[in-house]
Amino acid sequence: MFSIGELSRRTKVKVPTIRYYETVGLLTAPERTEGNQRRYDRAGLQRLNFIRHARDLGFSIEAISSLIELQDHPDRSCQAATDIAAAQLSDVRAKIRRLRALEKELLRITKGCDGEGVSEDCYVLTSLADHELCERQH
Amino acid sequence: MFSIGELSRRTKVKVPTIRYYETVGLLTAPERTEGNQRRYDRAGLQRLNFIRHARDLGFSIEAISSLIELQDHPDRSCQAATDIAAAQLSDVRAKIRRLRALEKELLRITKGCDGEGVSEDCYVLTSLADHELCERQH
DNA sequence: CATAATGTCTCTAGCGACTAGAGGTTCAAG
DNA sequence: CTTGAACCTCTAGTCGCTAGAGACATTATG
Repeated sequence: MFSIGELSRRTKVKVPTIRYYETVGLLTAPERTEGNQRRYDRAGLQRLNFIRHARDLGFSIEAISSLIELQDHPDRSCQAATDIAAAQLSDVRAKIRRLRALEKELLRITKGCDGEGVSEDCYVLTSLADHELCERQH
Repeated sequence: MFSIGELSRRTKVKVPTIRYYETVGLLTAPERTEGNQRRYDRAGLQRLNFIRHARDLGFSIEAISSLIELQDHPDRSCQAATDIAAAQLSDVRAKIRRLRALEKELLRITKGCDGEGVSEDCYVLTSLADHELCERQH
């Protein structure tokens, strides 16, 4: 049995964040001391580690809720869980694609137009002002 | 002179967003009709296009504010503007790096452990529960 | 055993960048 | 002149926390 601060140290999840997870239903309310302080056990620790890992991988709170529910109902859980993870993967890939387009455009803007001499006006500003200067993307 | 709806159509920026930009100081308050409705001119249109383009590239409102200020003070503006754009570029690159690590991990999780037979428990869930199963990253 | 320091409690508000809705007014077309 | 679409302001909600106030609990030290 350990306090919220101890749980925080062990999981690297900040104390207010732990309380937040409880309010949104990701963590079930733990036991309390007589003085109304939260006391956690090994199960609580494991659950929070699971949540933290999933958050680190960018899963939304909602997705994590679904995954936790699946843990409690092992029948059919694997396919459903894989679906959620696959959705997350395709989400991540979409973000990567978009960011790569941005990277390309920003690189072009910051380098000026092929380095062919310095233009009169600031190339960054004129590029942003005139969308026609972009290459297709974004 | 055109209305906020017309400006919205021409820039593809939603009406409430235009008003929001005004409240946060990105757009200067335009003229009004006698009946208190906003009327924009070509300058307003250009400014909003600039903002939209910069937002599309992921610049924060704050960064865009700085860029707009630089437009009005052409001395030294180019270096400062390039700095902002370069910061944005490195930000984008950092995000890409992180997302690529996530992509790798998610791919591993959704595919199961090298496809070597189907494990008893759901691999997605056990992977998330046990951080030790990860490869170094994230 | 008293006190002090640290930890914890609840509650509210703030972040960024919008989005949605209520309830009321104005404009442009017919 | 009437209708209906577009406009106005204001407040509150989104996501996933984070920060702060003010009060109570626990633990370490003298």
